[in-house]
Amino acid sequence: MTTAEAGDQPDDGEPRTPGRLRRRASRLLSQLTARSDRLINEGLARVDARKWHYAVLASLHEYGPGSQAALSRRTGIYRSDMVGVLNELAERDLVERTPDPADQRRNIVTISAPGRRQLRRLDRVLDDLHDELLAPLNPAERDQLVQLLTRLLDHHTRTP
Amino acid sequence: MTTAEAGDQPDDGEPRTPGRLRRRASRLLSQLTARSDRLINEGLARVDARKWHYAVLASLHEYGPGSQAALSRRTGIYRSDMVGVLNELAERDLVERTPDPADQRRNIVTISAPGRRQLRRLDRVLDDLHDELLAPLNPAERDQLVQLLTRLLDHHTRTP
DNA sequence: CTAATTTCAGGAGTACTGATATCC
DNA sequence: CGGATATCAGTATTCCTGAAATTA
Repeated sequence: MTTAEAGDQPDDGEPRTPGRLRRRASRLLSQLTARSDRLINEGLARVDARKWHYAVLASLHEYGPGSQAALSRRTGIYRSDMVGVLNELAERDLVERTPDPADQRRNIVTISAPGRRQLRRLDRVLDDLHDELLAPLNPAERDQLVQLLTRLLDHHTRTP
Repeated sequence: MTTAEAGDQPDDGEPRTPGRLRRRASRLLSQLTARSDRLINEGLARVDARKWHYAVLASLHEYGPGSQAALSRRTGIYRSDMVGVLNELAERDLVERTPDPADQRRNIVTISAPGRRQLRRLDRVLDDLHDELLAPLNPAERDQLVQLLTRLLDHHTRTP
C-alpha cells in the first residue's frame, strides 16, 4: 500500500529477463521443492500418510520384499530414519516385519493386503497432486521435466 | 512370486521405463534438491558463505537497498530467518543496516563495497557449482530446465 | 484501531553422523 | 577378524508459526 520504497529502482516490476538470482537452477529447485513438498505432505496427511510411506510401499510393490537396508537403498531413506517409517507402517498394519531365518541380523519387510490397498489409494492421491503440481505443463513438457531431472539425479547418485 | 509384481506395466524385461516411484516429479525434485543443496552449501562454505548470503547480496545488487521485509519478499527468506542472515552479513561487513529516517520501524539494508566484491566472488563460485550440478545437460537443455522450473514456480507463487 | 516491521522463541520435517549390539 | 544389519541418540538446516514491541 504505502510502500514508498520503489523510489531508487528504475524498474521495480519483474524484469522481462529474470536476473541471475532468479535463474539459478539451485534456487529454482529448492524453492519449487519446498512448495512441492508442502503440497504433497498436506495431500498425503489427509489420508494419514507421508511421502516416505509411499516410497516404501511402492518399493515393496515394485521390487518385492526386502531387508530394511535394502529398502533404504531402494528408496533413498536413511537406515536411521527407516526404522521410524517402518514403525509407522507396521502400526497401521501396512507392512510386516519378520526376522529372516537365513540371516538373523535381518528383518524381512513384506507389504500386507491393507498395504497394497493403501498403495493404490496413495497412487490415486499422488496422481491428483501431481496434476496440481505440474498444472502449467502439457504432457510433453512434463515428460521433458521428468527426463531432465532423472538424468541429473542419476548423474549425481552414480557420481558422488 | 507376487501377483502384484507386473500389475500395471507392460513387461519389457529390463525396465527402460522406470516405475512410478522413480518417475514421480515430486520425488525427483526432493532428491535432486537434497543433492544440489549439499553441493552448493559445501561449495559456498569454502568461501565462508551460505546460500542465503548470496540471495541477499544478489537481491541488493539487482534491486537496490531495501528494508528487511522487502528483502524477505524478494529472496523468499522468512522474515524470522532474515535477522540471522543479516547479522552474519553485517558481521562480515558485507552489508550495512541503518534505520530508515522516514519510517522508524524499518532498517534500510545496503550492500557495501566488500559486499559487492564478495558477490562477484560468489557468482563465480556458483557458476562453477552449477556447471557441476548441470553437467549432464547441454546449454539448450539447461535453459529448458530453468524455463520449466520457472514456470512451475511462478504458477505456485501466484496461485497458492 | 489496524497494519507493518523487526526480533525472538520455538516447531516439525529432512538429511545426515555417529555409536552400539548383534550377527555373518 | 572385517563387514553388514537394525536400532538409537543427536546434529544442522530449512521452512514455518506465533508472539512481543515498536511505529505508521
